[in-house]
Amino acid sequence: MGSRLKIQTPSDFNLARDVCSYGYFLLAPNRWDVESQSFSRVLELIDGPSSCAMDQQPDGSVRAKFDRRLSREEQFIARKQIIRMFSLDVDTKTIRAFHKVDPRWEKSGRGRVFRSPDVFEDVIKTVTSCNVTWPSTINMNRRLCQVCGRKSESGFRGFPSAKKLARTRLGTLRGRCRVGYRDQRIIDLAKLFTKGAVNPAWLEDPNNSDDDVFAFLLTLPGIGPYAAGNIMQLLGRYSRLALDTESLRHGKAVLKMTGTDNAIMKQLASHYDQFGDHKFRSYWFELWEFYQSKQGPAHTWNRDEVGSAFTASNF
DNA sequence: GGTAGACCTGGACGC
DNA sequence: GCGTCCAGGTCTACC
Repeated sequence: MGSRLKIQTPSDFNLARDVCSYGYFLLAPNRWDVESQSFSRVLELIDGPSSCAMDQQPDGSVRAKFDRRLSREEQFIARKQIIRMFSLDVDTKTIRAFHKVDPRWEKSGRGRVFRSPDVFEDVIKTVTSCNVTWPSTINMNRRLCQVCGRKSESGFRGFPSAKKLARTRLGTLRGRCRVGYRDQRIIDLAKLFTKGAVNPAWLEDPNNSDDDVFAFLLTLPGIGPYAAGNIMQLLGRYSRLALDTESLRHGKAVLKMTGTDNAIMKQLASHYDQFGDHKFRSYWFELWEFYQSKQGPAHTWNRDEVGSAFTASNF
């Protein structure tokens, strides 16, 4: 029988709401099961990948069931990865501070944003979301897992590690994973992570300023202003926006902004200034509310059915 | 500092 | 079935 872990959660944590809070929950190897309202994926651990099924217990804790026995050290790493994905290290006090600045989310309790088990996966997922429509992002992540991800004992594949992608051929990424011109950038990023030139601990250390981290991200291959802003929020740093064509659509359709695209971008930046260090979450939950008004609650979304919906040109 | 064009994939559309 | 057009963010060259 495989290992089981019980992970304590903050009292305001809600698995369905907090997993289904950002589009990455729809990207492989993540699987949200609408029927059982549970989440599963393969986690990369010391002795290899392991499939992990997670649900929320009546006492609020998260129960994680693995497809094999984990060593004590693997249990520690798996726990750390789950805590990162669900932002369980963000306590109720921090969420309350956000609600004080933006009371619109107090009733729903929104505050946590879903992310990957590690920084590398978040960075690559962000690169696969640039300059493509959402269905292509879904396909790229599926193929990256199918082609380069390692298989767990129960037959599911995980997200490829930096070590694996650093050794992957350009032709494999372009021809089989269909990542297009991103092939070289993905390999370069993977090499920077494996060499230690990108240090996730430094990026996540709250002692380092948002300005320094943002400036560093902009030096990475394939990372421009949008991608850097998005990675910032995935690091738990919400003081920046990640503005793209979706933001333009939101500015025009919902916030009734007018003018050229450049002018609207400036208006957006100034509009969200009122939320200070929380501005990304205020912006993002507005966008998420809009999607839910069109597609229904996110915890009822099926990846294959809603996959084509999330593109500015579709709204 | 601002702008134009190339980089790729996949979907929509017309024939 | 084929060709064309378009959406999407980053990067480089150029003014």
